[in-house]
Amino acid sequence: MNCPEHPHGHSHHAAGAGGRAALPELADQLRRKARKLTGARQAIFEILRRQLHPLSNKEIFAELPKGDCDLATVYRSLHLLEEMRMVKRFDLGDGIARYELLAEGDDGHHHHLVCTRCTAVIEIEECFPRELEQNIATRNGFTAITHKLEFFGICPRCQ
Amino acid sequence: MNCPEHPHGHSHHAAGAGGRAALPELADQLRRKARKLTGARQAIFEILRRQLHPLSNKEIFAELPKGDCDLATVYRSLHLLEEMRMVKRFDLGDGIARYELLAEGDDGHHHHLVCTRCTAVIEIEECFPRELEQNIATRNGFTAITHKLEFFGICPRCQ
DNA sequence: ACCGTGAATGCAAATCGTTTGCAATTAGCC
DNA sequence: GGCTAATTGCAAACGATTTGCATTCACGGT
Ligand SMILES: [Mn+2]
Ligand SMILES: [Mn+2]
Ligand SMILES: [Zn+2]
Ligand SMILES: [Zn+2]
Repeated sequence: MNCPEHPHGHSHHAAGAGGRAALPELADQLRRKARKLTGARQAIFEILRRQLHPLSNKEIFAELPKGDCDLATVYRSLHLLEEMRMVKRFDLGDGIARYELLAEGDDGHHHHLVCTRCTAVIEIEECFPRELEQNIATRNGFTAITHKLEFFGICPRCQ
Repeated sequence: MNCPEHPHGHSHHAAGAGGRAALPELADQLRRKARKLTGARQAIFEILRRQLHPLSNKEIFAELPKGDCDLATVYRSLHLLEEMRMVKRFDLGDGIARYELLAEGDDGHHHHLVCTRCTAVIEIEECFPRELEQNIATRNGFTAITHKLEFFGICPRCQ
């Protein structure tokens, strides 16, 4: 791990829910903002916790025990989780929002490799070189610079 | 210019329409595919030709002499131009398709720096390092790999 | 210049992901 | 248990984009 954007060096790609926040943290964060720990939120949280790759609202909704909650509630829950910095939103090129649960203190910045045939997703450690990015910022007088970066190709199974 | 994805080294960022295709080429390409050179297509083409930065369908539509053509026609024209590889589509982070006219033979691969406050756009020469990308492809057994990359920050005027 | 024909267009309706208004329900605190 | 703000379901609204269809048009051949 030498991605310049991950100075703390935690890998957010451990299998399963390794490193990801657990229920108690969700409860904490919610209480702190006077928000309620509802069944829907717990269920959504647990689904994200099991996932290694970003999930769309619809995918999360599909995982939910049917009738458990409305799709609109899924959207609202993810907005809340994002605002609480417990999930990070990604766009894997199709304009559909997808979310990944974050480990506490991790800003979640990272990238993906997506198969354009089967939509398989692979987590990527590499990041755009920090000093190149700094050049860009300096040369143009920009501050608070960051980037979105996703890779596309054809996976072994689809070739 | 040393972007690994631009081996021919033409700058597609020259001011004005420098390097960009001209009308006759549009006419050629169209004839070659038995498509018609209509007023709407010429007008749209000319608007893109004057532009240094990517334009959305709505922006193009707004530039068009009012009543000149329907918004649906703008969408259809850009699909056609894209299929003819005369424009390249970008997504600058807001999920809205934007298009830039290409120079002949240029695949148009490049990136932008976008101000998150005023949406100003700057053309960027840097590209994700080729050998890093190759590592990613090889390690995961992917072929035909490419990437989408856009930078975001706060421009000098907005700071 | 005139025709025939497939291509292109305007218009309105449809699509898709997402958001929102509102009345009914519920979690958290006393 | 009761109060109250937060949350939810539901349906309608949204904005970007696409599409069906009847009409119009560009252009190669006459
Ligand atoms: Mn990821
Ligand atoms: Mn550009
Ligand atoms: Zn990065
Ligand atoms: Zn690049």
